[in-house]
Amino acid sequence: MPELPEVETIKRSLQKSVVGKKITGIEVLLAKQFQGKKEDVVGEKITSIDRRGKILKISLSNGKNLLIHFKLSGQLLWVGHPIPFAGIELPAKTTHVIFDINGGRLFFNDLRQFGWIKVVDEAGVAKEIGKLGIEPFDKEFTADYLKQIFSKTAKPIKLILMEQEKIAGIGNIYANDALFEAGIMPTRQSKSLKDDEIDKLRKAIIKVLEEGLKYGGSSAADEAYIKPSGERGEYQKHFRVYQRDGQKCLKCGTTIKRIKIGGRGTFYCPDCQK
DNA sequence: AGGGGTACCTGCGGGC
DNA sequence: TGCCCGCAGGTACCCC
Repeated sequence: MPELPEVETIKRSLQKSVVGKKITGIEVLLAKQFQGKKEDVVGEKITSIDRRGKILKISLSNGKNLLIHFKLSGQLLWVGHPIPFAGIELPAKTTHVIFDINGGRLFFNDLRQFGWIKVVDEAGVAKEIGKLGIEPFDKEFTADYLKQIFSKTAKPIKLILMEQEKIAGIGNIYANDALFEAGIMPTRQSKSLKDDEIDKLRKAIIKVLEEGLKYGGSSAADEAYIKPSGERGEYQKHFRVYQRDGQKCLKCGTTIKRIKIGGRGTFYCPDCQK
């Protein structure tokens, strides 16, 4: 599922392929996934592409923006011309929005249909993005900040890591792997973390996200995420504990366990994580 | 206010 | 075989 590294990978890929190009048409095949006016988009040039948390922002020459949230299974696939697309047949049955762009077409696919595309002005961007917490790669992502948010609520640490209004961009994959990397049990109450654990966790979060980015994101068997080029990410080959229940811990050999926290699959090493 | 539960949607795996 | 059921998962929304 697209989390920070996956959306960042999509952003970087599209920056190379579609920035500076004009959107000449849109086909919306599933109305609920496209909120806004098509006429605010058609005829406009793509001026820049950014990311905030798990949200992709495509800025247009008229000051409007396309905000895209991929949720569980959203994809953006770029089929440029005349280079043949080395991937799936498009449009697929999961294709719900198609952008006609000078030089190619951009397909928004979403199997689960939870994702969305919104056309918004600057106020709309602020409204959507303003509620997001600190970016893990930002200099404001300090141990002091974490200490502050961890001390405020009585919840398992894993749930706090995934709260977008506190830290933007971490989802289930990287929360699990970061907690393993820091040697902390996902069930621990966040306020019980000692200073040295918070510091370890901060570094672990940055480390696993950087690694996710380095490998172009995670494309595990049951995940929909692929790059705009149709290529798969490779981070799933480097999962520390995520989806590794029943397998041996990479550090100590103990069998990785799976439990549920907040209804979501949670993976940990009973020996390495305290 | 903060925390818990549920809906959204589809494909897949298990059980019979 | 093939059908039915339960489950997975990010977030919004409702309710207490």
